[in-house]
Amino acid sequence: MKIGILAAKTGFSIQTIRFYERKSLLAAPERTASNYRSYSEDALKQLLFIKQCRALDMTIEEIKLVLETRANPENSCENVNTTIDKHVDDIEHRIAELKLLQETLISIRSTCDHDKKVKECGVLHQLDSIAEACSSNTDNESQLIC
Amino acid sequence: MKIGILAAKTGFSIQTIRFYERKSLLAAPERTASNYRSYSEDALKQLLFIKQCRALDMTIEEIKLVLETRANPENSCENVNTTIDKHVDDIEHRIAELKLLQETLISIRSTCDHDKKVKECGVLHQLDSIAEACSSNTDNESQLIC
DNA sequence: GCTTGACTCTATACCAAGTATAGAGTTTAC
DNA sequence: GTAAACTCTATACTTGGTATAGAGTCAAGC
Ligand SMILES: [Zn+2]
Ligand SMILES: [Zn+2]
Ligand SMILES: [Zn+2]
Ligand SMILES: [Zn+2]
Repeated sequence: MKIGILAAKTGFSIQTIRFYERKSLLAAPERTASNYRSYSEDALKQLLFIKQCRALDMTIEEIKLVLETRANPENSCENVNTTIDKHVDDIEHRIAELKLLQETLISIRSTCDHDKKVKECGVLHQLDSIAEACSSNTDNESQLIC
Repeated sequence: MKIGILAAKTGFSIQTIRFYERKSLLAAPERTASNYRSYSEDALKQLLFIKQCRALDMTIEEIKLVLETRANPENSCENVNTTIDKHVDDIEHRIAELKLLQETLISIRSTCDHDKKVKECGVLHQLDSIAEACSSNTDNESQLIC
């Protein structure tokens, strides 16, 4: 199977498939006499597996770990579970962060209605004054929104 | 004020401040006779404003838009509001995505307990079979988890 | 046999939002 | 006068790809 077919079957772009090869996520395939990549059915299956993992927002390193473990059917799947657990944690963490941001943003946004001038804009005043308050805290290097 | 002081006062690294200058987020400051950057109080205030925006996860382009509007006190703040609204939307969108992923992940994770072999691992089977089911859908190029 | 179009190859540069060097010059303290 | 601390520019690296350029290959039609 040439790379274009594989791309069509997986939905990855040709460049992405070559990129995964460079990143050692996909083994370098056989080559034809004219140096074209020639893929097996296994490569297709592996790419679909990778696609599924990417759809779950796993990083390439996370996927690599899982693939390494998966390679031998006799391995313990402990590493897989650990990776997934950590990833669930990653996402939970990010959701919590974003929710906090969202609250702050909406609260700031509520201080301005419509078509005011910059000097009267509540949003801009908020952004300024939070920053100022934080800076006078002398406890800088913190993340602000203090 | 030299760049090191500004970095200490804002919590940005020196490289980040120079990076913002390259990105036109911060105007190029005066230089001393020995070519050192020399910053005004205004630059400090602007950087704190930027820090606040970054803490809200706004992109550099979003911040640039806001700064441009903010530059003239007589401008209408409409653009600011539009930018914030769009950004609130950005975050809402991302939260929704992550929540969905989280559900799927937890459901997949629940199919394996502890220390099984790879060939019996529910998690790996799930990842495989979802991919397979999707691939036989011939409706590829979709995001899987179908 | 030859051209045209579709395909593939490598290498390189680009995106966000920084971080991390190297190698040179400058200022400050003792 | 020397050493430490600071700053300068330029360049490379990160993640997960995307987008070229320029060259080679393959199949179809005439
Ligand atoms: Zn993760
Ligand atoms: Zn406003
Ligand atoms: Zn945004
Ligand atoms: Zn398992």
